[in-house]
Amino acid sequence: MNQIYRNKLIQTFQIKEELFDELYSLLQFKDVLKNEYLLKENDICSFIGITLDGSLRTFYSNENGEEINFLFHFDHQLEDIVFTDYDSFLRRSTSKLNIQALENSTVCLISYDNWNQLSNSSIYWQLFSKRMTEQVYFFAKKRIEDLLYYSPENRYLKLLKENPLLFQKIPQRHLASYLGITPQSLSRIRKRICTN
Amino acid sequence: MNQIYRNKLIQTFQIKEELFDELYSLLQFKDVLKNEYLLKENDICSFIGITLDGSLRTFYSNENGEEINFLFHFDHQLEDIVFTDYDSFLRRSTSKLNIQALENSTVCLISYDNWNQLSNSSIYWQLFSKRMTEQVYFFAKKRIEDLLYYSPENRYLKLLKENPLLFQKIPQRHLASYLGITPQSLSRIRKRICTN
DNA sequence: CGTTCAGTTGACTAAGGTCAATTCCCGTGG
DNA sequence: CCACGGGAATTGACCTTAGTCAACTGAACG
Repeated sequence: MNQIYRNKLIQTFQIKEELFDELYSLLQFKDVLKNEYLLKENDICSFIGITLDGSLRTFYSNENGEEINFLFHFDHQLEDIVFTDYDSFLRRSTSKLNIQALENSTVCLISYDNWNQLSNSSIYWQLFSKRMTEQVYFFAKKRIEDLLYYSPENRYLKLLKENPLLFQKIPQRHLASYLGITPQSLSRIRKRICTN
Repeated sequence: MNQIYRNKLIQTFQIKEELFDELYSLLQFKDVLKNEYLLKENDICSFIGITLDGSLRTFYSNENGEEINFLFHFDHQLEDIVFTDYDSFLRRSTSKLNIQALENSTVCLISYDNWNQLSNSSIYWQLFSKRMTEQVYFFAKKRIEDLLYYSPENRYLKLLKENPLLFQKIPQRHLASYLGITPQSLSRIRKRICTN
């Protein structure tokens, strides 16, 4: 594993240097091609993944075959560099989510068994896993607030301000469903804002 | 503490009987009056609360003084019997949430210090606290799905089906903001559905 | 050069927001 | 027992905005 990835992991998760190897030995590194799936709905998610390079998305698809993006994952963004269906992972239930690479990417995975082994190996890693759950929750709560609090237009403006990189990396049609609107509406909102 | 509350706690949290007293000794019981606040925004939430009797709500208020209900808590509903601003509680940050009794209620609280003491006292309680975080997350994720996936009307129908008791206990104006709409819209949706 | 797909635009519809008036319900006090 | 007050819910009129369906544009790629 190259030094850059090593540092990224240590920094992202704020792991003590001297303990890092305990985690490292349990990781599986993987290159994935654009459009390749790491999880398909109805499967059980048996890993927690970390984006090292490239970008991925987590999405639902509804009965009409429409896709609703839940999260994007890429290397610049600490809070959602991690991808998994945490629900499916923890409860061993079938997932309604898909995880797909948006471009050729490099990731590492930790399997369910390895994760449990690690979590149970010491107080340190147990706290680590608890902190992970908390992070995932904080981000989820923030999304609820946004969806309840703001109109589509304001959600767009807010996202643009908080995470401008998304608009460079992610096709607009994906961002639309992330914001809870149609691509056409997003296009119109953008137009409305430009001309004001 | 009466036996009913004891059983409720044990059942809700699936605590081993023989360990229950460890938790019990750290709980503070409290009667709250209708409209009384247990948390006001800008304070730090320093407790996790459990509804034993009655009902409460957790809500934001925005710059226009409008209130946006985030959660309701009452004795019949396992998944949200617990009330806290978990974010504020864990991070020791000021809260944007308010927690208020909707009627005269009985609750018990566990303080931040006691919670940490408990969590650190054994693997059992540490796992317990992790499971608590997970529960809170699962519920949050479900709300995101609902908000992204369904129209206001479908959200209403879904809530009615999944949690009809809410419509008996909670005034409609509160449910409206929980669903992300205005009270007028909720009223119209109800009318639309009845007449179809 | 043609195919493909993302993004934009147009025309129209549907649904929720807003503001205001009205009705309903419930409790209190005369 | 009835009259009144106040808050909740409903309704009406109107506006704004997002959804829908379809056509068009433009850039990327083979």
